[in-house]
Amino acid sequence: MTRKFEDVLAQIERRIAEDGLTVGDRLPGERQLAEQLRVGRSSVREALRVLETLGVLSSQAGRGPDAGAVLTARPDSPLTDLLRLHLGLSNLELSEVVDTRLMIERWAVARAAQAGAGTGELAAALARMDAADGAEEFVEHDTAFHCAIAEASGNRLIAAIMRSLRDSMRRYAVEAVERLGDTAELRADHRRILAAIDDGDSAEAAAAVTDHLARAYPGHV
Amino acid sequence: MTRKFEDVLAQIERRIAEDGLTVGDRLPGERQLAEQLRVGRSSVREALRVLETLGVLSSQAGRGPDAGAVLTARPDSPLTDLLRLHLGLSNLELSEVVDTRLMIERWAVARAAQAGAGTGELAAALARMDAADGAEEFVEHDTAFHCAIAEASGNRLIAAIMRSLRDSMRRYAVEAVERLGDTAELRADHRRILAAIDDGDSAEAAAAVTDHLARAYPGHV
DNA sequence: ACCAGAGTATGGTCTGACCATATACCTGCC
DNA sequence: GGCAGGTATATGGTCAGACCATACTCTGGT
Repeated sequence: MTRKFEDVLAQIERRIAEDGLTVGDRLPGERQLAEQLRVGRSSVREALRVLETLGVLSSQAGRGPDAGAVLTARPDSPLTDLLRLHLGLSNLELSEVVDTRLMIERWAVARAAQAGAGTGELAAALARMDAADGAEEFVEHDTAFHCAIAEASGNRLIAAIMRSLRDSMRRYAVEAVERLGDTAELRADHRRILAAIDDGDSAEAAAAVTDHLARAYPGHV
Repeated sequence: MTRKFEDVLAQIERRIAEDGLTVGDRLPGERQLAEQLRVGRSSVREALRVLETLGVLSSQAGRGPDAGAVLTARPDSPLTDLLRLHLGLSNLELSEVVDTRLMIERWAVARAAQAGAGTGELAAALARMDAADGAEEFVEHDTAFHCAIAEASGNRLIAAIMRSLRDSMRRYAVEAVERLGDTAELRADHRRILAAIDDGDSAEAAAAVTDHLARAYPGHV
């Protein structure tokens, strides 16, 4: 027995595909959808909640062009929620997350080196790390640095996964920095990575990232 | 203004963490949860729907030990849904998905070669591909082959991402095989990959995978 | 022309009811 | 005593209707 809201979900998805709806377009109101699909409003709401959870729409109350269910593109929050929950339930080990991060980062930094782009943002994040006061603040800019590398690869899927990985590891990253005590070596690593990207030397960039993560998460790699 | 169901969501998550709940454990019934948290049943239901969407629980009607909301570990379906929807909305390009797949597969095959495990399953999938009749059937076993490599890497997160990537690309994979016409070269590629894993030669394995995907998706890599 | 207040469409929430399903329990027969 | 079948019950699934909060839109007065 398929539940009604799954049916509604499928119909909405079909509609998106057939009508070629895209980001920014609006869905009919909940009451209207319920009437069209011959279901109760609660079933429609559960379907919309699923779509919202998956980051494809966002609901706004009120009236006017911005109100209602609007299609969006937020793949980050579902990925982050997914990782956080499955880590919490011990369906995943932290080492698997760290491993995945290493894989992505090596790949992304090599791509970034080939493209030779976005080094301005990287340098800015680096400067903020130098000025950071405390582990939390350091990790914040460290995250920005590493995510900027993923963005620079030009692959939005990889960048989204990277952001979510970092988000879900945030707590452990802060602990790792506190355990190290001094961030000088980490900052030196970052400079080495940035230099390699600037030189377009993808092999050196990948090696630099590998060394960096081995230092930050000893035993995991 | 945070919505009630988000509040409920946070409380349930907190409860999971504090009580150390894990896969197989049950949550209280919807009515009971609603009463405990002082909200309507619909708010509870929306929260549970979100958790179900994220692959963390599954609901069963009826009575007895298996009924109610049971914690589970299904990270695949949310990832698949996520990719499918965002591809459908053109938030992602197919080339980004293919790229990501190449990254994962190169990494996983190198790991598998180092571990030298799971080759039995790979050989079985290979045999089924030889016997396959039609592109659809071929792709099915091809997917099994490539996913088995990811499983063999020992990283569940990577394996889950791989399965979802393949699922969401399924349609395009069938098209690609039909376009090629003959699967002999693809099957030879697979044998080369398997041989490299058996030899524990991770560099050759990664090269074999790269060549293979370049053949299957020309222009994308 | 502008501003304030009423009107209204929208999502958010609650209540109570009923249905479907699957187990637990009880009853009666052997 | 044990087993078969029916009944009670707990659980999720669905609906209808009501009400609230919000934010735009329109109207009317100045």
